[in-house]
Amino acid sequence: MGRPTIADIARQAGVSKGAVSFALNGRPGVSQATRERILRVAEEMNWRPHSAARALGGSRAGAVGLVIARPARTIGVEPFFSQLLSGLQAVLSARSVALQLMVVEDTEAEIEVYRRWSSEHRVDGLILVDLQVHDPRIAVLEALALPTVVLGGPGRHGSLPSVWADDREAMLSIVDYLAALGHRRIAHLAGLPAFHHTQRRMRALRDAAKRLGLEEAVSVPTDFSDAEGAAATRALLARGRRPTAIVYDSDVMAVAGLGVAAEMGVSVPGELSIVSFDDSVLARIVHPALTALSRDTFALGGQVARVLLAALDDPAGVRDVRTPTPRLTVRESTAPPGLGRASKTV
Amino acid sequence: MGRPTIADIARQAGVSKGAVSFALNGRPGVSQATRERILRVAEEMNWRPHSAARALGGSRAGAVGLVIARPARTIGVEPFFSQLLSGLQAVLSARSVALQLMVVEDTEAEIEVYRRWSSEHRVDGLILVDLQVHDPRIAVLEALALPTVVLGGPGRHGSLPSVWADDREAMLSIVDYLAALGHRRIAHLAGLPAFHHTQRRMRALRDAAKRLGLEEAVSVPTDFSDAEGAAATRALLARGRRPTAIVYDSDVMAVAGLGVAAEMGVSVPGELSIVSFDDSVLARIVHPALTALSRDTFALGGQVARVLLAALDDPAGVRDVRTPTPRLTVRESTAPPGLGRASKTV
DNA sequence: CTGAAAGCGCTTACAG
DNA sequence: CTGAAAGCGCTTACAG
Repeated sequence: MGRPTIADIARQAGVSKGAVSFALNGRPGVSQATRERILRVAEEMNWRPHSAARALGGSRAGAVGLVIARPARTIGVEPFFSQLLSGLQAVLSARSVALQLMVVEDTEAEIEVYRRWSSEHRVDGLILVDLQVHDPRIAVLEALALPTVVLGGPGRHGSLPSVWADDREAMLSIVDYLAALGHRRIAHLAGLPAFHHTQRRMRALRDAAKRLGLEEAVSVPTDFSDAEGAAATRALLARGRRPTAIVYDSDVMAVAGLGVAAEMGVSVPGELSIVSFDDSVLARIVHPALTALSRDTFALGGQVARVLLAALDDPAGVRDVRTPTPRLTVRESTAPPGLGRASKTV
Repeated sequence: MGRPTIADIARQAGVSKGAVSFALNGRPGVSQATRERILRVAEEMNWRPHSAARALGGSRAGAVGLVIARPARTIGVEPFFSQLLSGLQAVLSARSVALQLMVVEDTEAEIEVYRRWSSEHRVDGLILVDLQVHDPRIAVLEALALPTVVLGGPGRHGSLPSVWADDREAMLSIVDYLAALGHRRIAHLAGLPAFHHTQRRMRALRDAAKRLGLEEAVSVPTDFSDAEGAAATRALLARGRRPTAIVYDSDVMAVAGLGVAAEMGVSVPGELSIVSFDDSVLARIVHPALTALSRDTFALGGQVARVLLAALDDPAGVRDVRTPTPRLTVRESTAPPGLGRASKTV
C-alpha cells in the first residue's frame, strides 16, 4: 500500500488527521489516552514524516544551511570543518533537521546561495563562518530575516547571535609561552586580513609585544595557502636577524613552514620554534610534531547547532555564547631560542 | 505581497496554473508564444520555485544524498572528499539539485540513514563511496529501489551503476616505476582489507611481484589511521632486511611514515623510497615532497553527478563508467635504492 | 479536548 | 495546444 500517511493512521485509530498531527508533534489538543493510541498505531504502521509535505504545510523546510567560501587553491574542507560538521550533525539530526552544505568560490557566490535558498524556502536558518571585519553578508542576512548564527566574534556580527571563542586570549597564551621560553623576535604568519579573527590575533600580538617589551613582533598576512605560507617563511628566514619563533594561523601553513625550515637547514626547534593556531592530525604526524592550540571543535559544532535551533524557535530570545578559549598543546616544535644546531635531533 | 507563486503568474499572464507549470519546466503543452510570455512574467515577478511544493506535487525531493562512514579517529573528511564534493556540486547545482551530506560512525549507521532518507522522501538518489568486498549496503539499496551510483569497482556493486578508476593499473604503474629504479623489496601499507579497492591493490602488487621477479612484496593492512601507518612503518623499518620502498594507500599514512623514517634516522629517498596512492596538499607540503598518484578528483565528482542525474531520469538506461587511471607524479621521495645516507641532506 | 475543512505551492492526468 | 480540477501529505485556524 505504499508508505503510510497520517490519513491512514487517522482511519486506523478512528480519529481525525488533525488529531494525528497534534499527537505526532507532541502538541496540546488531544487527550493523553488518544495520543498514546495514535503513537502506537503510527509505530505499528512504521510511519515516517514526509519532509516535503511537512515543509509545505507548516512553513519549515526542516533543514539549515552552511556555505563555505574558499578559493579552489586552498585546501578546501579542512579538518576543522569536518569536525565542526560532525558536531553540528550530531545535534541537528537528533532533531531531524538536515544540513545543507555548499562550497563556493567567494563571498559574492555565497550571498547568491543565501538569496536562492531563502526564496526557494530550502532552509530555515543558517550558520555563518569566516566572519569578516566589514562583512557584507551580515546586512543581507538581516534583510532576508533568516535566523542565523555567526561562528565568530565578538563584535562585527550586527544583530545576529554569535558563538565565539576568544582568539585574542588564545594568541596571548602563545606569545606569553614563547616569551617565557626566552623568545624576543616572534613572527606571525596570519590568514586573510579581511577575516575578523585575523585582525584580533594581529592586534593581540602587537599588544603583547608592547607589554612584554619584545624586540620584534610582526604579523604577515597571507591567503592561508601552503604556497604563501612557504613563501613568507622563506622571506622571514632569509633575513639577517630572523625571528626565533613563528606562529602560523593554520596547520597547513605551519607544516609548509616546517618544510621550508628543513629546506633552508634551519633546525626546529633548535633554531626556530613553530606554533600552529589550529590543531589536527597534520600537526601530530609531521616531524617534529607541532605545538598547537587545541580545542574541541566537535563540541563547538554542537553548541552552534543548539543556538541555531533555539533561534528557530524564538529568534528574539537568543544570546551570544562564549566558548572555551583554545589551549596550548606543547609538542616537539617549541624550545628556548638559540639552542642551535646541537638540538637539531635526528 | 510575499513571494509570488505560479497562481500569481497565471493571473498576470492570463493563463492557467498548469500552463505556467509546463512553461516553467520546459515541457510541451504550451505554444511558443505563451511560453515566452509566461517566462517573461515569471522573470518580472522574480519567481522562484518553492522546493517543498515541487517535491510534494511531483515526487522529487530535489536532493541527492552522500553518506560518509568514518570512525572518528581517522581524519574525517579528507582532501579527497572535499574535492569530490566540489565536483559533485558544480554539476548538481546547475540542475538545482541539492546535496545532502552526512558523516556517520559505521556502515550500520549509514544504512540506517538510507532507510530514513528513503522513508522520509528526503532524497531522489544516492552516491555510494568506499565500496566493500562483501558490501551489505548494495542489497539494501537495491531493495529500497533508490537510484544509486557506486563510486568504485569494477565488480561487487550488484545491479547498481558504477563509476570507477582502475586501482589495479594504478598500482602496477607504481610497482613498475619502483622496479625500474632498481627496487627489489617493496612494501605496501594498505587500507582496510574490507574495501574493494584495497583488495585490488594488494592483488596487483602480488601479481606484479611475480611478473617482475621481486625478492619481496608484502601488503600490510591497516585502518587508514596515521597511528597504524606509523606503527606499521616502524615495524617494517626495524627488520633486518627492510624494504627499500613503501607504497602507502593514503597521503595521511604516507606523511606519518615519512615522520617515522626521520625518527629512525632512515633517509628518504636515499635509504627508503616513499609513494602515496593519494595526492593532495599534504603530499606537496612535506619535506621531501612525496611522489604520488594524481587524479582529477573534481572531474570525477562531476562525472559521478552526471551519471546519477541520468539514473534519476532513466534508472534502466545507465551504464558503468570507467574514468582515467591516476597517473604518477614523481617528486622528491623516490630514488634508486641504496644511495645511502650520502643523499640524505636537505 | 476534538473534528471537519481549508490551504501550503506545486504537478499531472483528464477533458476539451 | 490549452484549461479546470484533483491531489501530493502534511499543518493550522476555526467551529463545536
